[in-house]
Amino acid sequence: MATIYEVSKLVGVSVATVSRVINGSSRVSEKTREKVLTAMRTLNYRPNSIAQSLASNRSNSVGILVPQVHGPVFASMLSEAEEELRNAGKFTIFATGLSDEVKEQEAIRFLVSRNCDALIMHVDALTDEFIKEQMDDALPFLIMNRVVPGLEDKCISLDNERGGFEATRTLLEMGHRRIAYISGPLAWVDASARLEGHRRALAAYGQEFDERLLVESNFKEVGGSEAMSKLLRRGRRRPFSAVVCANDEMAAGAMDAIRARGLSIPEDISIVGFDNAPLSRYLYPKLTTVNYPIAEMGRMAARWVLRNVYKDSEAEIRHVFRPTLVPRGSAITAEGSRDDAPGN
Amino acid sequence: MATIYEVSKLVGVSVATVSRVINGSSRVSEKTREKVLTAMRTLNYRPNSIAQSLASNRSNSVGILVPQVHGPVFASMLSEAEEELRNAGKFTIFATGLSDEVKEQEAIRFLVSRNCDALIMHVDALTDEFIKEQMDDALPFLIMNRVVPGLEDKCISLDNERGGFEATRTLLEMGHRRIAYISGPLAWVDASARLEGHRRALAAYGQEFDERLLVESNFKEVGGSEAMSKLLRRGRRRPFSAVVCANDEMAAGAMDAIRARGLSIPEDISIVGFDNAPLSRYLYPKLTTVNYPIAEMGRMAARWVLRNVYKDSEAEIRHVFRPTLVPRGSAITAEGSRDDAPGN
DNA sequence: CAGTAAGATGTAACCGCTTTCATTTCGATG
DNA sequence: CATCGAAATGAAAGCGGTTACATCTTACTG
Repeated sequence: MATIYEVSKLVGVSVATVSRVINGSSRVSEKTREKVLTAMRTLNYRPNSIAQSLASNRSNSVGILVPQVHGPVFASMLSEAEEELRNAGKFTIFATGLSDEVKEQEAIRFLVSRNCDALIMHVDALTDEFIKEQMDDALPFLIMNRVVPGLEDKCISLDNERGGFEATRTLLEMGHRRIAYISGPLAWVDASARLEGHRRALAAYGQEFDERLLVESNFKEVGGSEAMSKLLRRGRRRPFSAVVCANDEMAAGAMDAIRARGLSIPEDISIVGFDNAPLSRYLYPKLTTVNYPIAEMGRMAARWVLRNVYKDSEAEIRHVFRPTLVPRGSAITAEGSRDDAPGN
Repeated sequence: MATIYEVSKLVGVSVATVSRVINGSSRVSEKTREKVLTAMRTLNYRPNSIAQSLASNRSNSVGILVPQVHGPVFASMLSEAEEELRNAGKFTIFATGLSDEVKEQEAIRFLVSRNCDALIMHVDALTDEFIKEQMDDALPFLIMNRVVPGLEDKCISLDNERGGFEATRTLLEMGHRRIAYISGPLAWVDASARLEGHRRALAAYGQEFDERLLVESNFKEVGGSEAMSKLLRRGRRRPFSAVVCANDEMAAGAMDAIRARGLSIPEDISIVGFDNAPLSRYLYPKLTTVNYPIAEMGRMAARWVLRNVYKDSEAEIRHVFRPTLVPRGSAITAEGSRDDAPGN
């Protein structure tokens, strides 16, 4: 690979001048610029970005830490962010943290040791304290899908409470009154916020929240299935005509359980999910769910970095995103449903 | 961040010695090694990997190029490879090529400019010629899911022909005789190899291949749906009792189309997919499909790099992976099905 | 046309580490 | 105790850029 020296020699200027045309950092006469560009082309020269990084103390790379890559949520976030960054000439280095505290810390250290200019982190296991204390000095960072008190301007998140509200409100507007809720682990902020929204919606429509219609589960398919079985077993007469699941995976499991019981969706039970994951379109019937604009959020994260770290963008940064309902086939009006039909 | 100089000063040795203990590259007396390690700890020193890269002409990072991140296939590949590499202390930089020739070339240049030590590429749009001519000298690289003639030892792929064979064989063993086939774009090697396997299976069971039972589609859900509609329209009496789809997404679409016609799965039509994508488990009924061991393949790619580039592994490299059938609910024996019932 | 400031270019130090080669240390040997 | 070779260590030259500062050109100005 050609170096900057060879270019400078070929043109007959100093390396500094070549460097200047590479970076546009300072004025170079049009004539020499042209000559340099030509030389670069004929030598097929490409700056060694490692050397650039070392000299400029800028790696031009941003680290992204996600719990895992599979899972539609992370994949979209990752790819959108990467594209935005690459368009700006930045590299994306990624690592997975597996929702494990030690691994997340390790991954951070790993990315830091690569001199990332910034970190975009989706961390589940790290405590607020760790983030506030350990991270603050190291390098610019952004937290995804989470609000760390005191660090709001470094967080990009979804208004989960509103999402929960919307999900339940939709069912209420459809005439449903007894609405079950399958929650994620309530220790997680997003899960509890979604439930909070659910409760607010019930209250807004004058419905009392019924503890017996709530099951706390684990955001997983099997968990959703078990939760639904539990709900269906709680009494001969099914005391609800609709259910909200705090994510689509659990909704998928719940649908299995409902069918296993001989009931149909949506005639016997309407169901609303959360996330609008790809799988929601493959379920049968297609799942009515709450859209999680994760792609946009990934893009926004990239813009935040571009703007705040590289001063490369004027983009307005939005920190809290708004979930919206995606109506599909799994929820219908209460009139159209066979409410209170005996369970299997 | 502390530098190697501060460490060397603190211990009272030269930077060369510190470097030696960092890399274990040459002998250092046990006593000094201990002292150096202690000093590194007290200064919380971490080698600047950028500087290491520049000096050693090794970036310790490998580039991975995938068409896109979403899509279960790429996500799994990516994350498995990343994990394997990270465990070996290597960084993973990724970029997406979007199955576009220009973008793929750009992405390669992008990764090369970052001095990746190796490239793992899943490229759709690049021609064999480009790969053979342009890439060969640049840096070590590995091609995923594709066999470039003459470069077999740099390719990791699935035995698609065998997969197609297995899918069809399964249905044949179940007693099906008239088996439709919805293919991917036959210009793509994997699509045509799968079809080839299908034909071989038919031949092996003494069945004639019927051109009218083949539709070429595009690997997408909507395409699968359209293809199935077309097949169902080809005559009053449905001339097939089962269908093989060259990937799961098309199978999902096909299932929709079958149901739209008022037929049921698997009673009226058995269906087998290909890939074992996550969605296949969410379909109803759950899809019988051919497993694509993509995670393993990603891991293997990482091992190839570790072994061939970093001389860091003794792992045996497998270049061609074997697909296996995953029986689920969407295919049943022909006896149990209502073969040749009139279409809707 | 001398004077001057802005513009263009060059010089060289430096970024933090690796690595070659030279030098020193050390234990074993005769 | 001098000798010798192996082991341990150090000195210094890069790796390929960036950038502060110095210097040289210009184009104006009066």
